[in-house]
Amino acid sequence: MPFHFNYSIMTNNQANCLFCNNKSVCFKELTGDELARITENKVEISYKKDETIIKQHGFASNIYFIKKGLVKIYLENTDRNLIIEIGGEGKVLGLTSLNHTKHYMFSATAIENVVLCEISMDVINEIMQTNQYFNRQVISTLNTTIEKILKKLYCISHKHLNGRLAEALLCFADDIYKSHKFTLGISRKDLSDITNMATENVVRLLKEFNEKKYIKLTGKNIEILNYSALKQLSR
Amino acid sequence: MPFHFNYSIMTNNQANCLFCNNKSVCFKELTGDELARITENKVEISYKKDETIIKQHGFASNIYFIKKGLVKIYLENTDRNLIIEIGGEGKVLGLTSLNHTKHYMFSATAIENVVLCEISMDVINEIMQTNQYFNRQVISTLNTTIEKILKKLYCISHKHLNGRLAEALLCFADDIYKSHKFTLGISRKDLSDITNMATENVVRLLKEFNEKKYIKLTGKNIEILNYSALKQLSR
DNA sequence: CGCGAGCTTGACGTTGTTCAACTAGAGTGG
DNA sequence: CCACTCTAGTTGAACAACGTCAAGCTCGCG
Repeated sequence: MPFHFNYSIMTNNQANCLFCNNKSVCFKELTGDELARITENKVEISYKKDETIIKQHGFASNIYFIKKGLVKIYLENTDRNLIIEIGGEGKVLGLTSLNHTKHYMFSATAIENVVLCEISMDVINEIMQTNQYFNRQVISTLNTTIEKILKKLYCISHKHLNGRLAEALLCFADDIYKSHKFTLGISRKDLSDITNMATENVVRLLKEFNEKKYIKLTGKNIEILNYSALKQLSR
Repeated sequence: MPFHFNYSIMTNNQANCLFCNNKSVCFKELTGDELARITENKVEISYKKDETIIKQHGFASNIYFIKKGLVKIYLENTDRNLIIEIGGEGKVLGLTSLNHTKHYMFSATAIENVVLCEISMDVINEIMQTNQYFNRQVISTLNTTIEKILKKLYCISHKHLNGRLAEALLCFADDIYKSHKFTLGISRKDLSDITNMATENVVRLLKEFNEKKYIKLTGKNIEILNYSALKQLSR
């Protein structure tokens, strides 16, 4: 009975948002009714590594709330990509298309297995009509985004290669993996798209950091040995 | 009677926002009451060229609505600045600090004589409590800002010097001065802060564009002669 | 075992910055 | 009104940073 089987998956995907205990700060203050509306208009989906979640220039019909896993958010181009941010648990994607353009400004791809909630943009618009607090949270989130992008802009325009790579490594340790020892889920090419340098230079600099004992490098495993030296470089 | 004289200036500065006919899109849908509240909590100020309007990291106590003139909006740093945008009539400064941080993210300086309305952040916050439409306009404005910054990020990370300068010149012609012939209000140094290159390279490239008849250059006067060649370069 | 993708290495060329010197023009004081 | 100074603009040459190219390597996989 394939139909019944599918239906069972659907109900599972419709888990009530009211009882979800990893809500984004955006959704914290929604009323029971509003959460019910979202529950009706969302699906929970799993993406495997390398699957595309959002495609730049595509119609912005949904927003995405990441429950688990990491995604890369990037600007696409014929010759080269630029990764703006690695987003993890709690990150909401797509708010930047609210009330502005009907299209997504960037692409997003899973860099490990990801579980997320896809929420219809229509419901979000609906809730924005009535819930002030939600609006303010959206504004706050957008301004956090602006600050991050400005930091990125500053980093790429002012820092040399070693500073940019050092900053990226510290970001992985502090914000993404929250440990001085981590296994990088991305390729050297992705690292070069984050730091905006040639892949060869990523390799060379990682090697140099390793030789200088700033990090311990074993393939994709990285351990930060000299945090302050990297911090210094990133200035 | 100096006191009386000052008072007269004050009343002049308190011109009723209701009758202001160059409102930003943000303020278009405010009620009469709300405009009255703004009228009570705003001052109209004139800035001369090179005067600082907003200082990065300063307390974000006000937002600024530009009625006339051009400002440069830039990230400051000990060694070097990066101009994010040249803002003109209708531009609102300071929204990026709403509900997020108590500080301004950037500096802003007049690059010609500027007339603007300084509006207390408190009133803006107050209006955001009650007027949905205003909130949505703020969100829309913030998303426009994000799109601009992403474009800038892309430009600086992917394009060579000539492409970046060509883009800047086209931006002046199309968006800022709205004419193929204009007198640049900024220095070569400012141009280098816009395009993120050494001032010497701005000079060299302007000279090159002039020799190739892409532009006609006479000091600060620039005329775009070969629009499509510049457009091509900026890719 | 052989294939291919991602990774690594070194040599080389290009791009863009830095430095130093010079010029033009605007403002200042005698 | 003229010398003086100061700043912005300009030029060329040396240099550093970075990207490109070509080749070799490694490891997982069919």
